[in-house]
Amino acid sequence: MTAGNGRTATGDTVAKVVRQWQTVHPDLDTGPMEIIGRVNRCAALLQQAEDAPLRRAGLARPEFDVLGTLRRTGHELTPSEIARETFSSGAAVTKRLKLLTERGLVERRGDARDRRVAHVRLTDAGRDLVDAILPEQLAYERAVLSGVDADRQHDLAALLGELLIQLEGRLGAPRV
Amino acid sequence: MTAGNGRTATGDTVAKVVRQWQTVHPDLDTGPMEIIGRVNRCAALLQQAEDAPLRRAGLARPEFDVLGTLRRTGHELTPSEIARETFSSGAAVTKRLKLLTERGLVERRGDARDRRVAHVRLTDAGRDLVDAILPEQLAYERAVLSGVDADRQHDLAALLGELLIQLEGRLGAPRV
DNA sequence: CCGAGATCTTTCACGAGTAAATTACCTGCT
DNA sequence: AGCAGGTAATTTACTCGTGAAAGATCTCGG
Repeated sequence: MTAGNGRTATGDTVAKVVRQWQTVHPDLDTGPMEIIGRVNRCAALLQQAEDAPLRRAGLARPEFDVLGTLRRTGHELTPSEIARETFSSGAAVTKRLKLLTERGLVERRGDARDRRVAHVRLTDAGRDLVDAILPEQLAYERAVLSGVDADRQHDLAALLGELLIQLEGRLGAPRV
Repeated sequence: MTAGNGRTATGDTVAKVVRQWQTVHPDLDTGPMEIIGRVNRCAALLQQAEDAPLRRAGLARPEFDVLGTLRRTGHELTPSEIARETFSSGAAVTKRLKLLTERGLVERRGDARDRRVAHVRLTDAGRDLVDAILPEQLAYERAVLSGVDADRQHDLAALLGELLIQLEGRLGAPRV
């Protein structure tokens, strides 16, 4: 079937899967797979292998996301705001903040008026860490993407943005 | 520019994040985020909300992937082959097969020559389930994507395919 | 002013995935 | 033959995320 050399002779993994489905169910419209399947596969590959600079700093991606969120907004955030911003559950944020606090990367402060809420901010060490890692991480990502030429990267980014808007409107805010 | 709906005033979530970073670090090349950030976000949204037809059948996506793999290849597979094909660890496959066997969706058979290996195949019920769910799942996915017009879907699929080839070559098989 | 209900955060119990160790088996070398 | 080393699958111990409930506090109507 295949050329027999190491790589898939024709296209990517998803293309092969689609071809198999076509053989079994020739009348199936497999169009969605070619997008959704590829998005999932890309994300899996990226998440699995792509965070080398982060791991070197002893951080997992979700933890770094918390730090990054604090850094890029530039001000204190409450745990709920962080949860919303990082798309994760409150419970997960609680755990991450505990960890990051123990490592001295973030600090918390109670609200004077409303004692239910906490305010979280980066420590100097936390800010320095983000500023040190982020360029490395971006350089790493740039290397990973370097096989796709600049024009296509641009097109891809634009199309993904369009898709994301649809998904966010459709799945992220189903209630209006 | 606004969709009139007032949610995200300009672009998607990732665009907002990138803009925040530009404010804090104007000289940072955030190009990679526009692709990788969006891929991750799309995958998260899709995985979170997109598998309604599967959940209706009491299956999670990874379990369905096992069934789908068996169905589309059309023949028996060993657990290792399934693991390779679904990009997951052997341990995960063991657990999923246990579950799927209990539900009567797959069967196992020992190899006559090599008693270490097992051969897994779909039962009739398993095959019927896949054949019933897959069209629903694809219809659902088509609906999710329907906000993007057909030409762009095609372009997007092609560009994602190109990216995936790069990632698979670079991350999937780093060593020859 | 008081209590019902809402809101913010944390705790708890659990499910699912992983890496590493384990078990069982095969193969090739001497 | 017999053992060294490799491979297939499973088991084990652990991590991390989630939903649901709890705990603490606020707000507002009567």
